[in-house]
Amino acid sequence: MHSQETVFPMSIGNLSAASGCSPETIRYYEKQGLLPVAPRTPGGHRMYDEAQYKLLIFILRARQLGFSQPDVRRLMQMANPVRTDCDVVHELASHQLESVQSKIRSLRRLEKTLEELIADCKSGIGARECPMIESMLDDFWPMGPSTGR
Amino acid sequence: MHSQETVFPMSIGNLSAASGCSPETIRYYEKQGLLPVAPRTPGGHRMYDEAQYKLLIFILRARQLGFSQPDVRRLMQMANPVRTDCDVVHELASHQLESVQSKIRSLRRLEKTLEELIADCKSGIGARECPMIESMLDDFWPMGPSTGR
DNA sequence: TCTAATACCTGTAGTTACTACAGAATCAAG
DNA sequence: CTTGATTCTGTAGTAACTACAGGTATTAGA
Repeated sequence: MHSQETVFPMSIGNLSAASGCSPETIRYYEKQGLLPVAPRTPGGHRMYDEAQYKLLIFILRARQLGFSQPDVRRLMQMANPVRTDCDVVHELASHQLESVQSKIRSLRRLEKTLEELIADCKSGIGARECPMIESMLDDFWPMGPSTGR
Repeated sequence: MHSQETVFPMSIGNLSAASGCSPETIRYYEKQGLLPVAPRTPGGHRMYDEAQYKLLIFILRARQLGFSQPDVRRLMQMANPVRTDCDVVHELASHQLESVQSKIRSLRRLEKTLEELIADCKSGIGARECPMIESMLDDFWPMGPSTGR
């Protein structure tokens, strides 16, 4: 009675189940132009095929990585080499790479800080002498107002 | 002539300059109850002393580590002289660390993909060789240059 | 001391990326 | 054909700010 979930074309509910993305968000993406306008049944219900499914997965992955909606639009353009010449792709990709690398750098700093704090904190002291709290209270972090993000 | 920036009590503008946080955000934090209601001058301007300054810095640092507003509230409660245990702080931070690390892993994969894409593109191959992009290259681009809306 | 130029006040509205309804229409199983 | 689950559109709410608008305080200079 089920196991029809991955049969195309599928309804928005099945696409939702298959992708893990809510129907509301799928409709929202269509309205924002991230997803193409879906074809409808005579009654007006949206129908999706595999291409839309793959595109949705791509969008979700990019969003999970912290790319903004405009970023995702740019990424999708790169994936469409048919109407984009190589130079533009190259430029977009380079720009994107830079932003990815800067994201990685800042996350690594964060990771290091969190690791240190967790390590210090682990020697379970129990009271408000928690080293992590103290480090946020005192100012021994080299990130004053001058070193803005 | 200036250099009075770090003299307490200070105005919201000076606190803003000293902390790197905008006046709007400071007022917002007060409204949200993250910062205590500031004492006012007879004319109604907010005045801040060192304790509020330090608290603000604490909040900003916690936010930079990715803690949500409710998280920050919890952290502040723990920083209170009453009684706290380090384990809760530890758990919050560990959770944060995990999510940061998983983001880094994904971004590294994307970085590699983008680097390859750029290299290929340079050698004239084009974006079609990118595995991630190829997976969605089927035919979800039915709308031509006229992106009707 | 008076007066401009700032700085600050409150309150509302906009932002991003969704999420959660409400009320009506459609679809699929029996 | 009926009934209950889905889907439809459109509006409003969320987090965590940011950006005004229109009005009052404060302060530095003449």
